[in-house]
Amino acid sequence: MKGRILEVARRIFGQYGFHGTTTRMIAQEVGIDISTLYYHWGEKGDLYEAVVLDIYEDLREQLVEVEKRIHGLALEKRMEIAVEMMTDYLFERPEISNLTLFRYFAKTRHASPLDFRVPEIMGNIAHSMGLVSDKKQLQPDAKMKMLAVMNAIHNFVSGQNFFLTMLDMDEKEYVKGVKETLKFLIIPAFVHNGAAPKRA
Amino acid sequence: MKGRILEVARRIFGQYGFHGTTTRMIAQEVGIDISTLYYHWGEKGDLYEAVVLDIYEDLREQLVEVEKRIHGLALEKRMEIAVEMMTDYLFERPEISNLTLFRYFAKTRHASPLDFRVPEIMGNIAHSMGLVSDKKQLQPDAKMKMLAVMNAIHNFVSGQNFFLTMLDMDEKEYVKGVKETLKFLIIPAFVHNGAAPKRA
DNA sequence: GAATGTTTCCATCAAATGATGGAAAACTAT
DNA sequence: ATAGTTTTCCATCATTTGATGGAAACATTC
Repeated sequence: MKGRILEVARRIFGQYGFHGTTTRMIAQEVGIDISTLYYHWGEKGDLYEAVVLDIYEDLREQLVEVEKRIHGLALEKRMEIAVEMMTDYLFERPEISNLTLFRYFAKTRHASPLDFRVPEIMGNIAHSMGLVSDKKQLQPDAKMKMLAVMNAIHNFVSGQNFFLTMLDMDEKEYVKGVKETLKFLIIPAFVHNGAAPKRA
Repeated sequence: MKGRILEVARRIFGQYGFHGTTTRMIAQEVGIDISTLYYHWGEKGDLYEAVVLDIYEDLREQLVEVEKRIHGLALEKRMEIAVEMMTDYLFERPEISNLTLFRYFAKTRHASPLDFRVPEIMGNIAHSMGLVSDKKQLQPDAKMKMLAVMNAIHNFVSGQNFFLTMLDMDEKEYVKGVKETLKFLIIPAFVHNGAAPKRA
């Protein structure tokens, strides 16, 4: 039951944000009484925290998968595949992108339950893209580049419904267009700028 | 009074989002009674709508300024200046970026007052970057590129507080790093890919 | 100054929201 | 089958939130 609640909470928090989500919405979606929700998860903020940690763990695991897949390939190929894989993955779980973006800037009205530490994944991202050989040594400027790359993907995933309408595309076209756009933007920067360190 | 309320509402909605913002928060910040707020602006959703339209108008005007400034320059120079100007502008008005991002994916719990039409500014963006000569002719793939560029800026602006901590930087370093990262990412894509159409 | 219109506030409402106590139901172990 | 434990629900609470009516205060016009 606890896991079912977490699963539903994840989706709803991802769509409506912390304040836009009521505990009753979650309970109703799961098909339980609201006190059952409190029985299993305690306060709303606790549940939200669990959700955020959950998505970060998912993201970390996926980055590991990406890395396995691109290991040993040429830089450009590595980036192409990384972008494809991350994009596909996130499109299937838009709440990850939404919750990530909410986390960057959405404030809450009370002592923030949201200021908990989240695992550092910048190094994982860089490593999974094959841009560093040692995850522990990432410089701030490289971190910013990683942020820009990941956020570019998150944005297209999160904004899908909005942008589909704006661009007058269907979903398939959109996903295809997203991938092309991301590669258009990202690959020249890293490949042509000679920004990638030599692999050990 | 009406304008004062709008100004304050803009900031608070930008930080807390629609559901995270209460009408009392706004009234208190302005220093008025809550019914005064309702007297001038009607329902909460109406005020939010006015705020969103307000920021879009601001953004449009700034894009016009950018265009004036870069007119006639070489592509690379145009993009550098456009990125600098837009970044500076948005850092002074983070609510624009926040509200824009909220709009892409944050759902509301009732018949959405948020689904109103907003002026189309993709053409303005492309034009202001000097990437098309006719704003009316933007193809979907070009629009996606514009989106990616603008969203990259919005993300760094919106995420400032979060990223400052993550990256262990002070504000000045951060802004500088943002500009460098954006140029690092954006310029190669457009300049080296030969993606920019010839200027008429 | 009076009449009229506008703005502001106080007091309040209905509904919503986060949350809980206690009892019943379900489950588990012997 | 019984006892003990866990889970679920109903009923409810305190507080918050969006919103309003009416009166007072203020501003404008003649």
